[in-house]
Amino acid sequence: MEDKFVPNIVVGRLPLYLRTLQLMSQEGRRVTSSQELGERLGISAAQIRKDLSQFGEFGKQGTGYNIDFLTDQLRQILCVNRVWDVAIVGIGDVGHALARYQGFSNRGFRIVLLFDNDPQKIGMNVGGFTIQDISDMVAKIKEAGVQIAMLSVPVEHAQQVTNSLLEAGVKAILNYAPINISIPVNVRVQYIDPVLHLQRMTYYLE
Amino acid sequence: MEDKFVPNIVVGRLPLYLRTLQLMSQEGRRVTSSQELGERLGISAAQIRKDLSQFGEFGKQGTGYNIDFLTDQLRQILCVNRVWDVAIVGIGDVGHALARYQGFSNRGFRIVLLFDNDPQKIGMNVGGFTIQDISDMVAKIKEAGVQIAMLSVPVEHAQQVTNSLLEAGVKAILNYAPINISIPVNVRVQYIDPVLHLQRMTYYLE
DNA sequence: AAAATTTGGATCTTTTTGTATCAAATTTGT
DNA sequence: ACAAATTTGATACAAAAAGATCCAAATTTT
Repeated sequence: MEDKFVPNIVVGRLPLYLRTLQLMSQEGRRVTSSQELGERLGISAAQIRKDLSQFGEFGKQGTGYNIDFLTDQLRQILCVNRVWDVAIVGIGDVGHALARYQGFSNRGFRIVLLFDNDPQKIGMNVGGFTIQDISDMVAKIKEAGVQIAMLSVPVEHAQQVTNSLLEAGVKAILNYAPINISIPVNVRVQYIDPVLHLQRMTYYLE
Repeated sequence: MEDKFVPNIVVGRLPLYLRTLQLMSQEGRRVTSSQELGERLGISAAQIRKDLSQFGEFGKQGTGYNIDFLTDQLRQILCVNRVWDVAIVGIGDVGHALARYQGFSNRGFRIVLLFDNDPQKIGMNVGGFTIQDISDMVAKIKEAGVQIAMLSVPVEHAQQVTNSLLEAGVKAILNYAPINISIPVNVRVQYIDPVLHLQRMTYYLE
């Protein structure tokens, strides 16, 4: 059951389930059903049960799912039942916002390193961390054993900085630069570009 | 050809094509091929040709695609051959970064309104715009005829603010709050939650 | 004790997505 | 001028994903 291939699209829905379950838990809820989850997410109950059943049996007939239990299980499946150290490269407005964001810690992530190439910024404190010289990035990331980076540098430096991250052993990159970056197959990338999302919606307007 | 139904996933790839074409144009390129585009995007050439052929014939055998022509066509298809006014609600770190971002204007969008509920922030200038009282939001958005909003308020206010946006006539929302919001079927939403993206990658790490 | 919920598994169909192939048009090289 | 190479757009085919039931078993509610 554990080493079966799971479609990417299913993996992508799990964090969504997890997020909603954690919200429910904060609301003081104890149990939920695939139907209720589905209504909150706009996904069919059958789909949710099908997704979850790929990993095991987490529910109880007649009752539904124990929220805290299912939360734990999902955290285990997604490997966020631990804390991942994350580096941020490029402390412009976006990097700044990320460095100060309080929502990472309770969902499995912790910012530990900030880098920029601007002498004006190096040494500054943002969100409790000191911005370090990007020249030292490879060594510092290696030393800290950081495997995840968020990339918020200008487009024109994105690939070059990515290469350094790869050299430093980073295995997952969240890329805020509006460009596709080249990476080896054993490294993961996710992209965030607000304009891309906006353009996806304008197609349907009017 | 024009009013045929096009799958959502295809529409989602068009902005990606557009972004890469615009980059190529900036590099001084004149023509490209589905193969080159595919290599830069990690998408098969066949997929790209199939996607484009849903909307018409934009290429030339033996030559490929004229970059500026295809760019224009895609902008037309995506309705970004015009400028869309956008409001930002919630001027915390994220709203701040969005308000100051210079990458919207050349891709079809223009920030025109900022709102927050914090008396300390109201009246402040960010990125050339004055933060306005969220109490006046519905009226101001209606008056300006704004149809697109970016939502960067705390989770606990997301739904309530969304309801106001709907009342104001907003038809597309880019939601940065880590929660699913309820909206009628004729309104579009896109979600951005960095943690969701990170959790999607940790599944594959180790 | 009966009725109502709800899961997890099975099956089946439909839709969607992705891949492969190929003729026709065009460019490039000789 | 002619042959070889490139590239599109269309079609056909294969794979993946989603959706629709259905149902037995377990549990809760009435």
